Amino acid sequence: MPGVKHSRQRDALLNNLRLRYDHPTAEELYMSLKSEMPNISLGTIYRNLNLLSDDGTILKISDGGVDHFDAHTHEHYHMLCTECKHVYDVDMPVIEGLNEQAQKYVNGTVNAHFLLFNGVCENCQNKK
Amino acid sequence: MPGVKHSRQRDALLNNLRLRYDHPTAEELYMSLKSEMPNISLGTIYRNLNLLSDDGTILKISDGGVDHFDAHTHEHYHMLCTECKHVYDVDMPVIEGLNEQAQKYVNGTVNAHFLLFNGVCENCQNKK
DNA sequence: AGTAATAATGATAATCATTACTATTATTAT
DNA sequence: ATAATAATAGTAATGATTATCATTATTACT
Repeated sequence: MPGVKHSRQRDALLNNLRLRYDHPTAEELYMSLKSEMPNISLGTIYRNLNLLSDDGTILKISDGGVDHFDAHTHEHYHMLCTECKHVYDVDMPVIEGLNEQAQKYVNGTVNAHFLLFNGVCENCQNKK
Repeated sequence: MPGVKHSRQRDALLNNLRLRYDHPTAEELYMSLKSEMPNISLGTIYRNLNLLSDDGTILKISDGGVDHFDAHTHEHYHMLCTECKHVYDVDMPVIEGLNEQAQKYVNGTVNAHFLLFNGVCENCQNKK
């Protein structure tokens, strides 16, 4: 790829993200990577998260608060706990043909869809 | 309602939002309201948008960029144009029983879902 | 109606996630 | 090796949103 160079930092970021299932924020990834790379910069995290999510290597989850990231890019859905703001996977079957269905109701082109459930997670329920 | 008082500003905000279908941002509502209420403050807009969306009177649409608002609270979906960042209604039938379906795959309680399509709107397509 | 209680406002400062800038360092091509 | 240039660390800037606080508006009570 012309104009793109390897970097240890980007490799470490992607590796770290691929090993986890907790949809971390940029800040959380920064904390985690600092143990193996004490000099890594938060700007580097953001720059690479944007690179990787722009080319589809990872997923950016936006729910109105802080962005979360996911390296598991098979199509799947998420739930945001409105109490603790954690993001969970919802491993239900994907809805087939949904983009095509929406296409009928839209002037323009539908390319993707994002389905986010809101709720309260088990942990937060037990706290009451 | 104890602890809540009427305000001309909140009425004007809700009125304004109910008359439009363009999913304005806080800033856009501010601009629009300033013509009838030149002294209204941006903080007042935000404070009331939060009040109204917290109690379900209006809808907050978060797509990772600036928040958009919608006073038409019947359940429906949206499309974000990834070029111009405008939000459009997608008036397709709502997916019945989706929360209940997701519930089976989640520890905790599912309360709602938000479905956001991404695409390119007619306007932006014609610009190429 | 008049007054007390208090919620809401306008103006402005503060916060916080994210992006931009810049001199230096690391990676790749020649 | 060396030159070219992409990426980094560190830090400053941005921009949306929230907090603060003295003043004003709304409601409750006599």
